[in-house]
Amino acid sequence: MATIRDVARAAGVSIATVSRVFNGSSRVSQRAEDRVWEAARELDYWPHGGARSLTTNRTDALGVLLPDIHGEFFSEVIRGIDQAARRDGFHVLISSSHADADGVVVASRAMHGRVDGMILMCSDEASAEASVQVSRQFPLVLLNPRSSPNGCSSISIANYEGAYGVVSHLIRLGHREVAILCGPNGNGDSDERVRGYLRALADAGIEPHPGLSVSGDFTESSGYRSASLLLRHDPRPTAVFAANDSMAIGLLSALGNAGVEVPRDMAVAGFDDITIARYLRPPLTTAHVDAFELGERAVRLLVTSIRMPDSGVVSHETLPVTFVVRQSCGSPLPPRETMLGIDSPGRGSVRPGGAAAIPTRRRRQQ
Amino acid sequence: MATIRDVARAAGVSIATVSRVFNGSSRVSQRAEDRVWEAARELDYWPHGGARSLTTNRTDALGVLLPDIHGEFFSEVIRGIDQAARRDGFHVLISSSHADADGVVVASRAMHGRVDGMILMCSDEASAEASVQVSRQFPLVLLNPRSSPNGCSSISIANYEGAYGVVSHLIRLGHREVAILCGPNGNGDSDERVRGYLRALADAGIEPHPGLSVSGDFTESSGYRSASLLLRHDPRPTAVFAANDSMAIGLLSALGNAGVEVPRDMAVAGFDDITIARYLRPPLTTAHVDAFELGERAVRLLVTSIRMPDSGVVSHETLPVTFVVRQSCGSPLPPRETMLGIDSPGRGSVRPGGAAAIPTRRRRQQ
DNA sequence: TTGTAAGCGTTATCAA
DNA sequence: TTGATAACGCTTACAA
Repeated sequence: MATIRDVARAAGVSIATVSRVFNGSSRVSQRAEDRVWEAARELDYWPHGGARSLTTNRTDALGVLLPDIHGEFFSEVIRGIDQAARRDGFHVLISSSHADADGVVVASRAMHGRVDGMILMCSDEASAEASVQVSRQFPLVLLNPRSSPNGCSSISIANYEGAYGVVSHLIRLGHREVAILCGPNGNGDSDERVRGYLRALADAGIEPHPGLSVSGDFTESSGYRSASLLLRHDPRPTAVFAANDSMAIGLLSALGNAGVEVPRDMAVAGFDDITIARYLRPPLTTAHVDAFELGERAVRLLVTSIRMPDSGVVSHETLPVTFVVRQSCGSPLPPRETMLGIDSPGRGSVRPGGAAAIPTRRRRQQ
Repeated sequence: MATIRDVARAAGVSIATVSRVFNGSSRVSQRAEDRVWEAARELDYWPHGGARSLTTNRTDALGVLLPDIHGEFFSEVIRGIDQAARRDGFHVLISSSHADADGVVVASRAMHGRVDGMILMCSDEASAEASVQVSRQFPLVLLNPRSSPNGCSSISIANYEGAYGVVSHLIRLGHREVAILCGPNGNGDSDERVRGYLRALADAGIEPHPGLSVSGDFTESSGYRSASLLLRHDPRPTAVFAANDSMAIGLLSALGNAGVEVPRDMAVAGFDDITIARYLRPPLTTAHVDAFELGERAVRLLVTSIRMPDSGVVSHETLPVTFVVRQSCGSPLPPRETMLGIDSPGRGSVRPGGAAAIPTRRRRQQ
């Protein structure tokens, strides 16, 4: 590939002029500019990003470190990150499947000099400390961190509030024996959703039954397997809150095979509102999480702290969750595709935990 | 952040020695090495990737350009790429949502000097020419290209063979009015699947009925919407081959709402075998595509052509597809989770263009 | 075994 | 408006 020197020679100007043309940094005579473009076109020249970043001290790239997650949520977060980054003129350097804190630190080191900042999604406790390390290297935004951290911005899902909303709904429908299908042990999202579940029970004066808390791992198959446990339990739960939609899907499948009809024999609710949730039979009542927006907002936070360094502003945002009533809980509502457009708050008025109030939004229906 | 000079000073050695220690490139006295590590640790030093790549002329990064695709397939391909890349010591620079050829060229230019090679997934015709451009910049691997290209390696899904297998199965079950739910217009995957469908019909002496070809766009909602068209058609199709699982899901949902029972009233088959396919009710018969492996193999091809440049070897691989019989087509088999383990070849021995021979499987009922 | 110094392809400073 | 030239942080001959 041609370098700036080749172009300068071909155009009969100095490399400084070529650089100016490509950066629009200062005035260049029309004649020189034309010749530079011409030469560049002919030589198929394009500035070498790596070399450029050495002098500018910017890489125009964002690093993204994700844990080993699958599926739609993952893909939507990345899409959100990618599109927002591109809009702001940044590349995205991605690295997933980081299980432990060590892996995170190693990966972040490897990105030194390649990115201007980093988005880190650490689902478990261990990585939290790693983030302290990382944040000394460059601006850092935590995605859905387990605990609110040290000197960096973060954005979290309103897990607690969402779960509280879903479970309260089940209770309002008359259910007392409400089971929960938990996510992986130690997973922050799962823990918060469990907390919301417990609080909703407590607020309704219902004693949580330990046997009604079944452990899963956010996969369909764990949801599938949980069915036998739930059905064997005495008293048999009349409703199940799955900590994510994937598990709810597995559960629905198993219940179907066992001849248990949903919602007649058992109500089922999920969390996330992945695309297919509305196409299940019955369509799944769940808490909608906008993964794309999660990624977008993380980028926005990061770009802000990159653009104004040592402004010292760290913000902790919460991505609200919207409650979506479909038919898997026996709600009286008719099925409708448009449901998702209706932003019924999954919390807000819902107590306690002091969630962000969702502005200008009425909810509807109970 | 500390630079190599800081470390050299602190350790009382030259920068060359520090470099040697970090690269293990040539012998360094134990004493010097210890002092370098010590100093590096103290200063929290790590080599600047960008600067390093300027001299080594390697970036240790792979670029990935994807079209605007969603969902699980997307995420699995990326996971496969990411993991394989990391295993080979490469970073992954990703950029998605590239609709047109221009976008591809621009994005690839922006990656100049940041990556050692690129994986390009171009679903439509337009991008094919762009790949010619790109391949002059650095080694290029095409992911699932529409047409076999010029000087670069590629890996494709056995779309034609998979579709042939699925549709042949439907025909063997006794169906004559087999509809197809197509993907987006001009999409290579879709076109190949349609071709397999048509060929299977032709081989069975069935005249394809234009009204039984419904256009969709690979989304659940397009599958959902297609139902009314299909049900209205006279004669009503007894089987539908959806060109991907997402559309099949939408279709199943709509059929359920319309009171059409699957497979009794209508057989439905999909393509891709996304995770939830087996958890649908009824579980979906489909062609399994290993998206993760697709990504992995693309990386392997790319790394090969990076490591041995001008070896001139370009290989065109095909990722086989395996046919998975579940219950949505009225197969006699009992449901089983293990189904996927049975690797029935998606092509190879199978005729012509090779439909999957389904070993040890009787059919029953149409 | 070590250090000096010449790049790598840019941008930025400073004179001209 | 231009062109030399000194960085940027590193690797790698080449010499010592």
